[in-house]
Amino acid sequence: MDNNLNDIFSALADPTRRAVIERLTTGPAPVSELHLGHDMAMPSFLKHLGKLESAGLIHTAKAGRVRTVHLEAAPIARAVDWLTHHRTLWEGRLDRLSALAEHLEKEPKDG
Amino acid sequence: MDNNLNDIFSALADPTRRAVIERLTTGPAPVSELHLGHDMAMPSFLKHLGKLESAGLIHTAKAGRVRTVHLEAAPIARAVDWLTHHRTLWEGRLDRLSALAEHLEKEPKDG
DNA sequence: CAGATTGTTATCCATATGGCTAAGTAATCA
DNA sequence: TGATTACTTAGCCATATGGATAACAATCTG
Repeated sequence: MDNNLNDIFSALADPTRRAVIERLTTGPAPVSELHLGHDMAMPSFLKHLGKLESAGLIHTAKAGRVRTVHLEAAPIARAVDWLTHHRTLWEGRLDRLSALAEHLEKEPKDG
Repeated sequence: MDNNLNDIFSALADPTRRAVIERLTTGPAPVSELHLGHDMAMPSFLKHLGKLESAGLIHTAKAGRVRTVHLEAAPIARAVDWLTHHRTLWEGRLDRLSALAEHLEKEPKDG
């Protein structure tokens, strides 16, 4: 379960893969089209797609000789959830800290 | 700039490091306390802290022989920003798709 | 059918990652 | 001062990662 967060975050930890995701937000695309603009050989590029797929961030379907790649919405939500949950926690802390700071500033410093 | 997203996401792609972050949302802690409960040698654990620190997710300060570790709020916001931005984009797409699906369902199927 | 497209599989390689032990330094305590 | 505590540094090791080439397979297209 939680293990999946590993795959999701590590899938996102690469600019090639983030670029693929960005491209896919404009709609599904065949592998060869996604490959354009990425300066690497096709098999290398396919490994990236493989990671995105096994992290559940995309799914693919082959028709004829063309494989079309689609974005998957659900898993990113898990990453967002983790981040926002913890961000909330520690920004809460920071808020309390700055409240404390303000409080201290309002104290008569030493005059 | 954007390069930092690599470091942030890959720092988050490990359960030990996420656990450290979770712990730190309850407040700063010395290295040795953070180390408790992680079944690995101190030098291994320090590598994790090193990654968190070079990703900017934590900062540390040494007083005497104790190094205290603090959470850093800003960088996580960058990760959240990337995710929510793209989530919005593709959930938007999914919305349009389901709207289309609904629309098609309302059409007389084949007549 | 011949040839071009579009992947796919199999290997290989260099570097990064995540773990270890051993040994060293720098405070603090008895 | 000697021992203990709390890291720190320096290697070493196995596996994962991100890249490559070469060769194969399965569609289309003419």
